[in-house]
Amino acid sequence: MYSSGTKDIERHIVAHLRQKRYKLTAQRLEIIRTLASERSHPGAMDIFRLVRQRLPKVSISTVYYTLEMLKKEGLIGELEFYDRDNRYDVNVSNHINLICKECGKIEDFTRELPFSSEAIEELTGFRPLGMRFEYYGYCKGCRDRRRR
Amino acid sequence: MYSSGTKDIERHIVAHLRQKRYKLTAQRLEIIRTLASERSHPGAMDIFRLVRQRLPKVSISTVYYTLEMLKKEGLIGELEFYDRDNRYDVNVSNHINLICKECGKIEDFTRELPFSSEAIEELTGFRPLGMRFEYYGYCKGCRDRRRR
DNA sequence: ATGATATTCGGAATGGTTCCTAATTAGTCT
DNA sequence: AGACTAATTAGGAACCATTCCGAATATCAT
Repeated sequence: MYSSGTKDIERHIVAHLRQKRYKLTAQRLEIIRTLASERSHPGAMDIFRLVRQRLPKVSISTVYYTLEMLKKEGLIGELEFYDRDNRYDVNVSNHINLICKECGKIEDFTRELPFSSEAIEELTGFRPLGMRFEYYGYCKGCRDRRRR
Repeated sequence: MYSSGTKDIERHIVAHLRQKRYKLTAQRLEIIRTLASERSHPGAMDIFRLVRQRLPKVSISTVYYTLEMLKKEGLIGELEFYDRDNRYDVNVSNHINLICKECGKIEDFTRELPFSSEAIEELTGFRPLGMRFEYYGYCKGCRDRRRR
């Protein structure tokens, strides 16, 4: 699945869009390629800058429009922040994100999660549809740099 | 602790501030009272509106300034959202928030959590300092309303 | 090739939060 | 009680990533 390579992810997304009769524009294909190869949870502006290297006339609106569409199709996940850029990820599985307060890097920590949606609903009546688990702290690199 | 009443929380916060030599203004005391009694994770604007009922001249800047100070003192927690008001909570323990997509209500779900900070650091080298666990879905009320 | 419709682009608008400055006030000291 | 001083307040401007808008363009089905 997500251990698969860049090309596989790209193909998977493109196939999905083709099947749903979305138009495969040059902008769209570049955005998808960028998402598939950048596993660092890029923000819209990161994607914009990367795509612009190949398509100098692309607009940031197009990036947002495409990300919104991919999100609606369930092909990417969005991590929303109020005080920094939102970040995007082709890993749409449930997992914990480890977010570095120093360098902003986001790592995935994929493990069995504590409470199933069913357990939550049984206990509280609340019906979970999505989740977001995050730890904030220092990544290995920044931790070691601070320690010195 | 957090099963304690409104008055206890209020007293606890005020005592902490007095000890740290913060000025106990009327605005500040009202904001604290509001936070202690509103357990619904109010936003800055909610607090502003409530406080203004008693202090009609209070400004929203003051609310933000005070919330920031209380946060720095570790007396309240802040839940930040990019697409809605940030929300504040006198419950500063680690817990899962259940956030209703329909009515915006936020409930606490306080249980043993899956991975300790120590376990995370051992496994990944990432040093967690804070966390944020959320489920998004429908609260009991909204779930039942939709079901009908 | 044509037509219908989705997509793109650029710029304007949005809105919760932060920033700025001058005026005010709580707490302290005498 | 009065004066001092540093923190706090009020009000408004600024911020800025994201969303919205309308007109131009390009994709795909036919």
